[in-house]
Amino acid sequence: MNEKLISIASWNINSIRAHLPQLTNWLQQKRPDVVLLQEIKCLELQFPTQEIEELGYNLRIVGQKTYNGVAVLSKFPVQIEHDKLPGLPADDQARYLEVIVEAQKSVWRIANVYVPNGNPYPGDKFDYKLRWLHCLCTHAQNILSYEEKTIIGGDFNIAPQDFDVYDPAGWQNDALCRPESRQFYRQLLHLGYSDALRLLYPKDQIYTFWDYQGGCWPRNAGLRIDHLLLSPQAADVLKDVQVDKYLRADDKPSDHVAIVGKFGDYSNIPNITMHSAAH
DNA sequence: ATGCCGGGCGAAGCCCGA
Repeated sequence: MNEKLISIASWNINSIRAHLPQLTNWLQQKRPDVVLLQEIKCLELQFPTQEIEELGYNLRIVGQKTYNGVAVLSKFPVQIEHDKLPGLPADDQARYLEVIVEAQKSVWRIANVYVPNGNPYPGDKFDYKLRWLHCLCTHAQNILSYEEKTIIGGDFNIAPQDFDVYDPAGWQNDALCRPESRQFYRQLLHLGYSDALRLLYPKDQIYTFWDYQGGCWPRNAGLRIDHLLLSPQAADVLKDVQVDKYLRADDKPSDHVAIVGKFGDYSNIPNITMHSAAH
């Protein structure tokens, strides 16, 4: 049978105005149903709304001048649940946007996160990152109890394991690799979220970010810091994950590439035989 | 220890990112 899949992607675009051609080309080629963007680096009124809407997307934007900023593009009806991270009401940085997407057959809760970078370690920025992650874990636990198809996706600014880093020794005191940061990532997994990429590719070295500096891209000096975390109900219908590495070779690329998850309507487990005394 | 590269801002050079 040919099941229609829903595709849900995340991409740190590193300024939507600077990288709009790369984004629109990709949208036209891949036609993802839902896209989580981070680092749009603009106010809502500066967002290229018309160009995106013309491609068939509904838009929800949490903007900020110059820095940060997140947006959700959706081919399906979408409504905002939270435009700030619950627990951090005074946060003046645009880093969180949680929406409900009503797809044809299923409803999805999708949280778009741009976790603070946290460098340098130690320092105030690192402390802010840990506070932010603490609140994210608390909220992630709350929404898990809804037992919905939920995705927490975005730029986590955490490389979960040394294997996700081209030079672990050189990065061991970076905020992206510090044990304190990684502990919060594991906490999300322990709550019951699954790392979508690792569900399907448990042993492959796959990066999502290559710094512009130092020839990182040509020598494949990358990190895996962009993730899709899935509630059990979402993980159960995960069909495919792709990291669009080719994007990093474009002219004028973002320094991140997109990660795309594809989901079906039915569990991946074709048959569950229950032990029963009834026969 | 710092810069590398690249974007924003704004019109030079600094702040920020990862």
